[in-house]
Amino acid sequence: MPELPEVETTRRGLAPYCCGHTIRQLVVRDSRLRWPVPPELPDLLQGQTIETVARRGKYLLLSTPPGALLVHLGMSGSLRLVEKNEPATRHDHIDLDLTGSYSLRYNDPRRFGCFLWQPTGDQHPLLARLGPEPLSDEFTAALLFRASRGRTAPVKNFIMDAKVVVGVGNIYANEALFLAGIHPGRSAGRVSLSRYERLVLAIRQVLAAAIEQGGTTLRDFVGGDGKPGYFAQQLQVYGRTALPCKRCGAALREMRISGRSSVYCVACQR
DNA sequence: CGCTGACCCTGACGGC
DNA sequence: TGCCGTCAGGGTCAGC
Repeated sequence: MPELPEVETTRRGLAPYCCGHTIRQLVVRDSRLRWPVPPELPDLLQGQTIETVARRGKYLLLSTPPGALLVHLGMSGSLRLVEKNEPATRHDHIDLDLTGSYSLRYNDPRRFGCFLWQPTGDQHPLLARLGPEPLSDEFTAALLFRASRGRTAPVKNFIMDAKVVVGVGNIYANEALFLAGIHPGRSAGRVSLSRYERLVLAIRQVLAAAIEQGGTTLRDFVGGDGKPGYFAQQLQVYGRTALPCKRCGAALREMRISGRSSVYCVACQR
């Protein structure tokens, strides 16, 4: 479900209800996530006050004085605010009971997400080697160009590599490559600097627009405030295999690149 | 070091 | 109606 815009939408929805609130209790109903929820996590969080809700790539960081709760939503996870009396249903694995009338509820059918602890002053290993944020000034064409020289893997894999740049998942990789006119299967090392300039702009544009729209709703994504995202209506290629290209009318094609579906226009993307 | 594919898990959907 | 194969927005890891 969540790529960077969905995680950012969740962050914005939750932050006002979390910041300044104290954690009464962490209720773990099922600890079997991507990595097991640390048994000591409830004790570490109990009684702590959430100071900020930040995002790094697709990770959410709920910071308290002794450390931060590190949350990843995986493929199917969601975090939403619920009233205390709302009964837990299927796949509601974790509740973060806050002071006041709300709890944060984590639901994740596939359990690819994680709840981990990062002590203040330490950097969790999962965050150690991440590339720049795509909406920051550090994300430049020069960086992509330099990092891609000699790389033979498809450019689509390259921009989806979190060590290169964080937050670009399958949907937005497809969309950005279409906007930039670059074929997803082209070797990263054979993309010119000027085309990386276009790609950087395209990635920024598509992510910013998706955040603006509250994310992309596919299946049942809802942001922290329970509202759906509307970006799906603006998708140019993702999910449109065999439909006409919105730019030239040719039928969009699909290929699998490292197991992920890639949709592109053979006329507009080279 | 770079690259590919297997794997983690549940649910939805299409074909028979 | 049910069964089976395929696919899904994430990421790590082993093996070449």
